[in-house]
Amino acid sequence: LRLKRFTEICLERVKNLTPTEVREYGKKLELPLARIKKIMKIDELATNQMISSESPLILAVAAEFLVEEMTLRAWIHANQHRRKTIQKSDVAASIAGCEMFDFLIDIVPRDEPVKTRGAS
Amino acid sequence: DRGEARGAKQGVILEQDRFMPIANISRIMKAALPPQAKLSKESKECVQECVTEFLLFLTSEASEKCNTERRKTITGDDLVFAMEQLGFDTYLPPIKAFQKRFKEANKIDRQNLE
Amino acid sequence: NSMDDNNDEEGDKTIYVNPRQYARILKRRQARAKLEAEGRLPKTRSKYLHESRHQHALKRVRGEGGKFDSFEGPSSNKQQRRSTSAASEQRSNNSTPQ
DNA sequence: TTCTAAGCCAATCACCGGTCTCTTT
DNA sequence: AAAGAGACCGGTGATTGGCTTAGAA
Repeated sequence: LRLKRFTEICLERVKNLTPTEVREYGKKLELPLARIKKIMKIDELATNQMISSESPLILAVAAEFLVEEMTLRAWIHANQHRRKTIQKSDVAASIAGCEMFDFLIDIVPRDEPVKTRGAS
Repeated sequence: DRGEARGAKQGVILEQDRFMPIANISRIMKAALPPQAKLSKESKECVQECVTEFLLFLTSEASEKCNTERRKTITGDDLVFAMEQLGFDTYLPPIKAFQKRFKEANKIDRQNLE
Repeated sequence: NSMDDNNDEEGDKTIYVNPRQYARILKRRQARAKLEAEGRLPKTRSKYLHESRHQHALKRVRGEGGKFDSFEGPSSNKQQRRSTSAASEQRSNNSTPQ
């Protein structure tokens, strides 16, 4: 399974966009911008600040990437255990296996003992 | 007493306001997977919570920087900068590209309206 | 660059995290703790989010396999309108059932 | 093997996005 | 002058559970 191709694919999805197509891409985003803004407002400081209209858009795109990458890594872990259903433990493993996901350390309980053996 | 009433009292934050819709999360996950893959309910809820933390993680970073620089609006540039600071380097090229095109599009239909 | 992944003083596991995220992780942890202290975060998930949608799901026509189906059953039987005279108005408040 | 739990349907209604006015930067 | 907050509104897709059986155990 080709895994690190992921980042390149993300780039390809955005790099050739005419200004007209940006609107379409904005519409195609899965995550509702209104709720992203609402979640931002949970932050203590941000509640008293204003939020530019592009901020939720940026976060929507970024969050979509995050979910895709996390899911893909989780799927790899599920496959290593010969499973076709992604479990929470797979998501936890994908988080543990990537330094970029360290910020989720409190969100997902780290009780997975499975150590990733050194791949070739 | 303005300092107290400002940030203190708000109600309980309910699930609809703390998480992205589960169906949307599920769809994004499915799209990234081969069709024979299945998703447990727990895994979906887990990713759902991860997304919220991700949003607040970046927002917190950007928000604090705005505060110290005495600006009162969190801009897209602030969030991009936060992503750089926090090590989300791989997302940056597509994000920056998107932001650039978005600004151009805004510029264009601003001119068209005049 | 090291941190224990447990905020209690029990402190045994210290693990190393991304140094670029370390400071922010700590601040976010504080923010969540404060939010929790103010009692703003439900700690358990409810079975459903909206009472009205829950009731709607229960009332919907189902096919043989338990799936939702279109308004009327395909085979025998005529449609029978059940005008639910459920008089009582549910407060649309969200109680956590579980 | 046993038996838990994910996918499957689509109708209502809470919520999203668009628009307006008013406030802030 | 430019841009966001907040209120309002109308259209719409997320929410939702019982049965089957894939598949976790």
